[in-house]
Amino acid sequence: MSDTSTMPGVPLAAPLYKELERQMRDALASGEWKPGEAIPAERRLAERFNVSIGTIRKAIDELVAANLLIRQQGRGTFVASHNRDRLLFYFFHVVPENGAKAYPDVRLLSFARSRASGREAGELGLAAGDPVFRARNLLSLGGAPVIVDELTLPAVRFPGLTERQFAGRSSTIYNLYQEAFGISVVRTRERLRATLADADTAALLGLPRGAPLLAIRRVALSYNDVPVELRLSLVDTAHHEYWADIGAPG
Amino acid sequence: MSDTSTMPGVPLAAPLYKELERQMRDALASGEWKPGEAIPAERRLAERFNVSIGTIRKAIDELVAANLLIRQQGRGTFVASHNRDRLLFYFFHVVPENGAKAYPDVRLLSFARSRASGREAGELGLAAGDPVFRARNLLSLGGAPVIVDELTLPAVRFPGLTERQFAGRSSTIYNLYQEAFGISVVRTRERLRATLADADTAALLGLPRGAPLLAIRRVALSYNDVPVELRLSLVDTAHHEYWADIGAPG
DNA sequence: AAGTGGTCTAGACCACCAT
DNA sequence: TGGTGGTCTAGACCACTTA
Repeated sequence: MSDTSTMPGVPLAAPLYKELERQMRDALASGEWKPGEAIPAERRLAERFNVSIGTIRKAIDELVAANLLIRQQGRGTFVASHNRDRLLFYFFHVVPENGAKAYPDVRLLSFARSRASGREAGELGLAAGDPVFRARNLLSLGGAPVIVDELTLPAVRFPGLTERQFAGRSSTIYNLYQEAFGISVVRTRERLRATLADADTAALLGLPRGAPLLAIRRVALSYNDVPVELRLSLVDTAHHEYWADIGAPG
Repeated sequence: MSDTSTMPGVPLAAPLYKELERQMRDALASGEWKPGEAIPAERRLAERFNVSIGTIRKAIDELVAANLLIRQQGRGTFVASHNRDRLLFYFFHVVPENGAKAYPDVRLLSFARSRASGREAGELGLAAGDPVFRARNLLSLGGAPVIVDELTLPAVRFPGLTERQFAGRSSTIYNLYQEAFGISVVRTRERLRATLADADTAALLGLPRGAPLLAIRRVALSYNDVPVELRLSLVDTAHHEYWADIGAPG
């Protein structure tokens, strides 16, 4: 039953550029090529792999389209890394109505070691009961609290993570993942619902109990679609909106 | 102040393939190339424009990436058109929890000619008071009502649109736009919020008044980013979710 | 000036689809 | 069998950045 030799649409040999792409993805996943660093020049790669430069370019094209690499004419091709701007414009979709995007202020509410629920285990590729870290953050935009975040991190991937690290970081959380644990978030999956604020959340956001909130369940994925973080965001959308644009502006 | 000749990042002459892309976009926008039809073969286009085939392919690549064209090996390159699948998997983001995507049943609740509010005019590129059509739909998934849609269409773009057309159509609404009015929706912008059901909406969805609803404000855009439809969707997310995936699976 | 990515060419050959 | 898109090559030259 595992004979794929006659399956339509499944070529026996992948195109050369797909194979090169796979090898480059491995170089990224293994940490051989690190965030922010330049990868070898196209001419060098073409030499190393003994292929035409056009073929190398096609492989790189795919990784650029997937936002894993960034080309800069005259400078080189770089591994995408988490800086404030990337976070803001690529992963953060809550924006003030009639206003410009702003960086959220983050306050850590709680941090604890715990165990994965069945659902969490499924989403994180763990077994139920495996150790996880849980953190709770209050995010403010323009001075006012707007979002309550509940994060769940698989402990295996964040060995020795401490509350100090989490609270004391100067930049974004994804930046911490990247620099302290070598974990790059390259993609997210989000599921949205409307819900009502419970007493606790309402108090944090300065809302009456039962106020409508946008609930965002996010799974953050690293290279090879490995899940590295679960996040439940409860958003007060009285003065903010979630942006979703479908189809490239082109 | 309008001298752009020395602005950095704004080349005086666009690359050839960008110019070709622009011309092909025009062919799409003008209706010279119609949805579902094949465009001329790459070799023919290369001849017509007197460029190398690689340059033509690069231009087509861009339009394929923007979902305006679809390549099919051995058959040709086709103008993207609205069929049920495209609607479902590309533009429709409400899915049942733990279930497969399904086609919604649509029931027309009301249809009327009206005038654009200031906000609507701004979003549709009209003047306040310009004529619009308004329609209200009840969408059911798996037999149960889940979504109330309020549509606003600029009357100029839909000359002679009737309630009969709207109610009696056999396929999707975007299909009607395409076939009866030559309007292709190629992109959407959505803004999401949480809200509470008013009495009217609650009754339609079989919910108590004050139940939490997901409110989706959508602007549908045609070629050249021309807005052609506003839609407010009120979604009961008790058993459904809105899907937003950021970053291509690659 | 040296090194990088970006554009463009001209062609060979392959994989797939229709007939 | 003829036509289509898909892959790959080998090279020239351009645009941009850095030193």
